Amino acid sequence: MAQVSPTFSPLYRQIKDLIMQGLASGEWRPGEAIPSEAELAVRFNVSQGTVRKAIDEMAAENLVVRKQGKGTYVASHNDPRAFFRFLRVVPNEGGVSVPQSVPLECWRAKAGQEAARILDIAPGAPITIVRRVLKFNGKPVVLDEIYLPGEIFQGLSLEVLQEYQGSIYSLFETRFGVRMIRAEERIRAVAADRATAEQLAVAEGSPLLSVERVTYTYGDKPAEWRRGLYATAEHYYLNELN
Amino acid sequence: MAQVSPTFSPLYRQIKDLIMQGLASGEWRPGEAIPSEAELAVRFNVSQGTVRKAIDEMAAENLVVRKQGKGTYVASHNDPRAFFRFLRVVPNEGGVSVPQSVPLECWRAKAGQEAARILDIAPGAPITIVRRVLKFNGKPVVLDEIYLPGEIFQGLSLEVLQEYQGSIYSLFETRFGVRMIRAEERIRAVAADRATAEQLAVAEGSPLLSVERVTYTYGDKPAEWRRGLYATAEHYYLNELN
DNA sequence: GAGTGGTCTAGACCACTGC
DNA sequence: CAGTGGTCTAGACCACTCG
Repeated sequence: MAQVSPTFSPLYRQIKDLIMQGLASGEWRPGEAIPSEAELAVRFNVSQGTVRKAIDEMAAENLVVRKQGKGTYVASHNDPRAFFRFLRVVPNEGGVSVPQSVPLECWRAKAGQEAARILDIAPGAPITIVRRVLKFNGKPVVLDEIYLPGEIFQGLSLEVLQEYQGSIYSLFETRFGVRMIRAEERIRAVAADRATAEQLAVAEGSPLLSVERVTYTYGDKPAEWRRGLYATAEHYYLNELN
Repeated sequence: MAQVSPTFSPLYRQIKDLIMQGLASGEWRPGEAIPSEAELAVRFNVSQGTVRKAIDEMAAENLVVRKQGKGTYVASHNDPRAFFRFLRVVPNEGGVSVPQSVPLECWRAKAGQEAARILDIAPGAPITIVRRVLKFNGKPVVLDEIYLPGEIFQGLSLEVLQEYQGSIYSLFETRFGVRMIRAEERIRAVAADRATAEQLAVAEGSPLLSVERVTYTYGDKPAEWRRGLYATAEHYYLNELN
């Protein structure tokens, strides 16, 4: 019997890939509805059940949001419910509070070996670096340093960051067409250096969380590298394990 | 039009609950196969597709593992693949290595206010406390203090812990019939006190991760509360965000 | 070959949304 | 009411495992 192709994948997964292409190419943009299941079934010449299974997977991966009676929408970081998708900071007491992002600096540089490797760009390629503070109820809790591939984030500046209302990923999505879909965080404990201690209003040498994040967009392409330093006296990092 | 019952749930979810009861009651034990989809369909008098959807959800929640051509098995912490389900520590360099658990102490006490609240037992109820170190390649990396409801973990002792080959959750499952299915971790950065510094072979005052974990068994019943202190010089805590 | 999970289809009906 | 996603069914066939 002939061996099936090693790259075989079931029909619903091929359909999924086709829909993903539509997302990646911008055919359907964040916040917009994709065509109905019935319509996609006709377009791809498969049964609605197969389209449904494809979309099921995408919904499970937060690529898409279903709304009964309305349609299926491309997930967006503009959606307030997406705000805490990648932000796991919670105050010790008092419920969820939405932090305020305060941009400090934004400048351009050339990628070093490490940044180039992580962002999958050439060493020496332009990158944009952002420093900002996250404040909860006016108190600084997180100090972020964010490395971005300069080519993609051309027009990014301190002014743009200051003007924009909403999360950084919302900005990236709206202004630069880059939608973040997945991230990996590497967490360590470190001692605050003097400059950081000042920004976070803690004593020099205080223990801080160091949260290194690599964020990926469509096609598993890394599009952001950031390091956050978290003051965890009145907040903590919440992780749910399933 | 009459409003549907507020507790309405679709058929496949009711089937899921029935299967969950079977798991919780021990009708099918960890590592064993549950009946085939066809058999369950007959038993519950629904179509195989409905059973399938119920099991789909359970597989997504890691309650159950499907094996094509063989059957569907109750997930078990004995399975080596489950070892890192709740353990997110990774060495900076060199691939995955399986740590060794070194039990230090095990004693009984009465639950204080906090332990009682978290474990959902009466204040003053018996609890069992375990202290142990996790070593990677012989080096201590994690110091754990584990609080357990004493009633459930009657025969737990330092000897039992020392003898047992395998993870602690594997022990809980095998010897005490308690299967952990979900956990929440609250992570902070703290400074090492003298005793901890000694155990982890770091300097006093070194920054450590404090990882507080509440672990739940069937019915969302808390069955473990632990605090781990992680030395993160040569290891880090890895979290994947989706 | 028998038994299992995995895929795919076609069709019926339900629940929700918005006009 | 039309259009959408959500549920449920019945049946066919495929892929994998094991005796």
